[in-house]
Amino acid sequence: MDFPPEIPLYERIYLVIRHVPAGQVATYGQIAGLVDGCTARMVGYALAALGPNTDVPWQRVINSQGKISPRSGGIGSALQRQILEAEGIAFDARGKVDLRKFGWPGFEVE
DNA sequence: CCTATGACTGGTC
DNA sequence: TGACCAGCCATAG
Repeated sequence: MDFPPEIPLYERIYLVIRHVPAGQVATYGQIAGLVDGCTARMVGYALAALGPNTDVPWQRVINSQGKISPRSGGIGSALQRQILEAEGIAFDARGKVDLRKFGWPGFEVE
């Protein structure tokens, strides 16, 4: 990914997440791998810094286990699941997403 | 400038 | 399968 150096790392992460199409989910590690000089934790922290009214599809970002990350606080994860289901994402009995089917293949262009 | 703090990950037990 | 531990680094105060 080649982003302008003037924009903060968080912004780059947000941009990548905005590139995730509806009906697909990406893992923190996946996002981190697309943003140069970014780690999975950075992605998590970046999302944690998001406000209530944002245009970033944060709900499409889940952990490597295909599960929704339990945020600090409580509710939100439930809402996240609802949004994903509304987009066509299927959850198994354990509440996990099949990354083999709904996993974001990533960017075609690097 | 320094400290505290987090939506994670991978490897062990 | 599930719990625990230690790296990881940008942002806010």
